[in-house]
Amino acid sequence: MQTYIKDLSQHVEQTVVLNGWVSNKRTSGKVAFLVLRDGSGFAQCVVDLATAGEENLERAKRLTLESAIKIHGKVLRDEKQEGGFEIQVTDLHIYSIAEEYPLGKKEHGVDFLMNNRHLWLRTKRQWAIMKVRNSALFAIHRFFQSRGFMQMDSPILTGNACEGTTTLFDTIFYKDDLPAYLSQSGQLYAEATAMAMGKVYTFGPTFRAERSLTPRHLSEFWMIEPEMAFYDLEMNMNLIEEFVRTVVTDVYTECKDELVNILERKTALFDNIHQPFPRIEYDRAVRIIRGEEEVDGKNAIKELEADLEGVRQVIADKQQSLADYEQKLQTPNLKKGEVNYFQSKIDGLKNDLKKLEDDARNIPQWLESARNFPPGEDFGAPDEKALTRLFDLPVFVYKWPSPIKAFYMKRYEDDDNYVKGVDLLAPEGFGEIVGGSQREDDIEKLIERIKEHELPMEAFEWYLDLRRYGSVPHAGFGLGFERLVMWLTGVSHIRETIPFPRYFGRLFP
RNA sequence: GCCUCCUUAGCUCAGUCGGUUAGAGCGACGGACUGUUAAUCCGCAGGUCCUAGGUUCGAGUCCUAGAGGGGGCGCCA
Repeated sequence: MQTYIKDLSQHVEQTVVLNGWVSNKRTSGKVAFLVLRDGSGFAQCVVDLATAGEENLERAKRLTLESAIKIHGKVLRDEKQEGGFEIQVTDLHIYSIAEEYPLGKKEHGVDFLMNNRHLWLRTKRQWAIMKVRNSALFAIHRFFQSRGFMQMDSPILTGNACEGTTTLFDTIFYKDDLPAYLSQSGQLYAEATAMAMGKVYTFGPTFRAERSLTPRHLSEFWMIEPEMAFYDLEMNMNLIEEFVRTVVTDVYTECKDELVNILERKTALFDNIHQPFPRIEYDRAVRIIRGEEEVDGKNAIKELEADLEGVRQVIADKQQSLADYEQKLQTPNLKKGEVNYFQSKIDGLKNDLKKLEDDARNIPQWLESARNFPPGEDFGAPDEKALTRLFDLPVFVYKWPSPIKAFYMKRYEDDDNYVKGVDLLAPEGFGEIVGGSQREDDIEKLIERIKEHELPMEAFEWYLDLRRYGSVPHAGFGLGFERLVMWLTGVSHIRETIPFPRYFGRLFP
């Protein structure tokens, strides 16, 4: 009966059948080591002449990387192995011998890997990221479903470029030149369904046509947008906090091995997540970014300056060891192994230096941005970095200046200059993962805002109906799913968090 | 859209001041090895130096334009 690698612990000392692909192979005379992957995990399978016999060993030696096989074998406990088990093969069947596999065991460049995304997904690291993605997806549904929320899909095709802020992909709705757009947000529709169902969330694809070519942007991504009737800003923040804490905790529980051992994610986040998230007003956040106020004795500007100094020191150190290795390479009568060793050290150092020199060029710009941050403006990426690196927990920033926030956000009753918006910024310099607000529920004020933002009133008639017929205080938030996965896994680029990313310049495969 | 770095073998990269026949590692292929973890060792094959112009006795190397890519910023989630 077929077993999966993730279940090997239940079959110790038993004979099992595994189907899978050869992700690595080493042969050594009378023994072959096959690393088998079956989608559920990776396991080393030993084909040994004494146990498996000559025919099976010959078959094992013929295998190429990514050939598909079926094996019969005994499950042995082996602490040296990742996962803790290995298979002593007794029989080996070949489904297919793979042609020469394009992905080698050494490092590849990003462009090559993206062109081979359909194969790249088979590697251990990408497999781990996808497992975390799936775990997060299920944790999100579980969180909302267990709290009485209903999942309500919002339309993907919409008739208006509504909020007016972003560039949308456009298309034609049937033949009569009726313009249609791919949705940039489900929020307005979520507000409508919340008035029907009480507490709802959307979880669907979102499209943005800005030519943003950064590690944080995709043209097509998935977004979670809960919307709750009878919720104010405070309740919204409480929900966001409980939501983020639960998802982080659930994912860590389910994917600890992938996060810690394969992705080498720092665990500080998972250790701290149970503490209350700091909540700071925008005005205070600005003072912190500008270095005018400290957090637990830490100053944003001074931290950045120390970073820059640190990077410069590391560059100096690496340049010194580079010179040392180049010196050693000149030693007469070196063995081939020694030459290779020194050469690989030199290549590695040169690579490190390239990245560090990028940092040394960029940090002064970030410093400039933080130091001169103009109060009243929205935070840029460097400003969020300067702020969040002072915290080891996600931090709420609320009470934002009205002019920089969306038209539908409710203003403070006692101060028209601020709205009841809130962003949740992830720590360790990551930046925004959640943006939300209490919504404007007064129809007169909402009409005023729509006029101020010069939006087409007729397109919002249905939205205004929500205020005409039983308007209630309500609130909601949006979470970019891939950004969440990026933060959870600690990968440095969003393109690795979705199976087939779509971004400016990338439509294939 | 702006700033910056890059493009040399299937892959990752060296290539000094412009100089004669362009190199290494990995991968592939042939071989050695009973415990390997990106195994190791020996041998062998592999090139439109991104494209188009230009400077020069001579261009992988210098100049101009174009294409593609990385990093940072903006727009944003």
